[in-house]
Amino acid sequence: MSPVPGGGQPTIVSIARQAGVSIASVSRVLNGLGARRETVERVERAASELGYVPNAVARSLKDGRTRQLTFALPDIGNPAYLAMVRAVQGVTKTAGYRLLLHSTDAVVDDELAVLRSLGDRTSDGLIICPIRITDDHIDALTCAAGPVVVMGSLPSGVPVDSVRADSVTGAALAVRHLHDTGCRRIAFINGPSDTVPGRNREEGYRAALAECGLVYDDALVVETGFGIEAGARAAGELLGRRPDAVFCANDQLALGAARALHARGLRIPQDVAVAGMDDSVLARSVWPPLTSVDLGSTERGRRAAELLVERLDGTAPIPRGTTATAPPRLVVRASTAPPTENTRST
Amino acid sequence: MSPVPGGGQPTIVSIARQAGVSIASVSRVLNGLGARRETVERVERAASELGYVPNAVARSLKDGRTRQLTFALPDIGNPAYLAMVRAVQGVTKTAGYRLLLHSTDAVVDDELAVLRSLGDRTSDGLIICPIRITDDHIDALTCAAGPVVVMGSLPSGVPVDSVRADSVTGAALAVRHLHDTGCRRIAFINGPSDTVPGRNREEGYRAALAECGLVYDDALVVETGFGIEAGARAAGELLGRRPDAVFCANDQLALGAARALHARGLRIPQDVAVAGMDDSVLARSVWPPLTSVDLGSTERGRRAAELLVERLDGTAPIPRGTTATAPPRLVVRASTAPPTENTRST
DNA sequence: ACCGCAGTTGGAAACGTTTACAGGTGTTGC
DNA sequence: GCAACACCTGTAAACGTTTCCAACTGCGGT
Repeated sequence: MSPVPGGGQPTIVSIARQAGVSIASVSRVLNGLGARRETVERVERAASELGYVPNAVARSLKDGRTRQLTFALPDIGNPAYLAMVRAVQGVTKTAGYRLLLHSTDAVVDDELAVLRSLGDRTSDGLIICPIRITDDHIDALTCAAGPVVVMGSLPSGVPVDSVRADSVTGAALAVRHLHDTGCRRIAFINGPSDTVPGRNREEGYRAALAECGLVYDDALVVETGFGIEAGARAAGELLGRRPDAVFCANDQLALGAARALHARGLRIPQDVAVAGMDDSVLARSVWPPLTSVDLGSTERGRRAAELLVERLDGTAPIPRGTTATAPPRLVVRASTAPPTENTRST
Repeated sequence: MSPVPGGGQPTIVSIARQAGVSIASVSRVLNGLGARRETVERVERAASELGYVPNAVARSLKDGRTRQLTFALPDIGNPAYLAMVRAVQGVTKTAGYRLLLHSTDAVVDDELAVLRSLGDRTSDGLIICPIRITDDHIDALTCAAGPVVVMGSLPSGVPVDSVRADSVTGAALAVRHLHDTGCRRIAFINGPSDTVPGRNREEGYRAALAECGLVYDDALVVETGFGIEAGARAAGELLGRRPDAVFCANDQLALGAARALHARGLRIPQDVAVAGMDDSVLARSVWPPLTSVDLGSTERGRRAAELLVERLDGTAPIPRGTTATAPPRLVVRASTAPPTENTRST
């Protein structure tokens, strides 16, 4: 911890000088390779006297790896990603990688830039959550300069690893549950249907309706944004249609819907049941706690990070284009299904 | 985008060969320094043919900066930090820095390790949110190998920049507000009082009580953890004391408390008012929306990042040990202050 | 006395950049 | 027609490591 004479940080050169050995010996000692007893002592003493810390940049340049991983996602500020970020960070940390976070703000060009920036060797690998997948994405992915794991669904044939949620099944789970608890007029508040999640959730909604013998009714479906305010507005519109349940494409929409219901004095779930998706921290926090579909954020984050790390540490070769799917899980809470009554009528 | 002959990534050497010029010329062209018309064209053509991306590691080694900043915080998964992370990320992104996120898990040794790791030159600067500040922290901070901004209060005299919240004043704001709306038995659910936030919030609570002419009553105060469950449990204990308001040291505690109240059929705020702190995304999401004290997370994140960037880009020299304080702001929502009754001032 | 060998060591090259410096060209002014 | 000069270019060093290779030491075996 003593101030360094030469001005800058101590390097192996300073140590070599102080210990009276060559830089090669310093490097060897510091890396635990063979050396004479005395050499080891001299070097270690010099290193600790000078407060030496190895320069990670130089090391990276030499051996071509930074031990950094990039996680690119649309918006760090969105609670829906919290669990995922935490899971990714947990894995990278224990695997000895640092985590670079990159907010793409859901801008396609920014996503592509991240993909290309793999070439600058700043990080050894990338996990990316594209909000939608264009042909440009596919191009950029296939010729990426390093390993990439995509969070989301890729057309088959693209030789890139991916981890996906099954939101079709997930949405269906929720709708079926609502039906099981007696709901028959199940409204649907969806996000933009030109996004992958939007499309899938709609598909699951339709499928479950059909399976339950309910008819799809345009008047009960609203497509809007993905935020709380959008949910509140949409619920307001829908209430004229007298739904007995509102299924929302994510928790934020569901919270907005719940607020609109509260504001009109409707009870949840007695008057209108509410269910969301993502099972974010929000679902557990509110009153009544929100029934939601856990799309496996934590598991997907973990799997994606593990996949990347395995590929990098490359012990067992993984086939390019490995895909993992996290099964959805319905988490029933008080916003649906009053435990006693269960055949309701409108 | 063509495959590279030599196997690896293209470098300025590949370009130089392909363009028939020296690597110096390549470097100059790529950095926009002077060169003959034809040279520029040849180099640029070669670069784009080969799909050249400059190696950031090599560049960092050369000029001693990585254009990376580290943000170390106790827990990425905590919604209270969301706004801050977003703000930091926003600033770093526009300033052209990448953001390294490091979760310390509130472990002191981990925090110290981060501080020391500044010496490895992995990032140019550090923003750190220590959960508490030990003498070891002070030592590590004063001899840190690069610029650091601390989120939180530092003993004066430590020559390190910091950005602090004024949670003493913030807590007082909330308590005074509760008093203004007619509450007289104001309970307090606090986090661990051996943390800086815990201590400060207690101080603010006491000060405001005194100012309002209320006496501090041990029986109305619970010290517990910082999570939702802790809040619910604490509120359960407190209800026997018949408070007419519960002031919580953060939003999570407040949500827990609100849940406990709901579960016992008590109305918010008619029977018991509830207020929290942090004004996290949670406060806006729940029903009833939660009165909370915005401690300026966004502003602190922004200020901290700006401070760091300014120091690094070093145009205007900033005195070491600069301190910024973000003023707290009371955000009144429906969980307090039934709109009819009032003698309010805030 | 010599060879081979294991154990250590130092010199030097390499990773991919940037940049100081010197050398080369062509142009201008006399 | 020649000096001075601007301009452009290439060589080489540097950043801080790791690692290949050759050299040196001391040793035991022949």
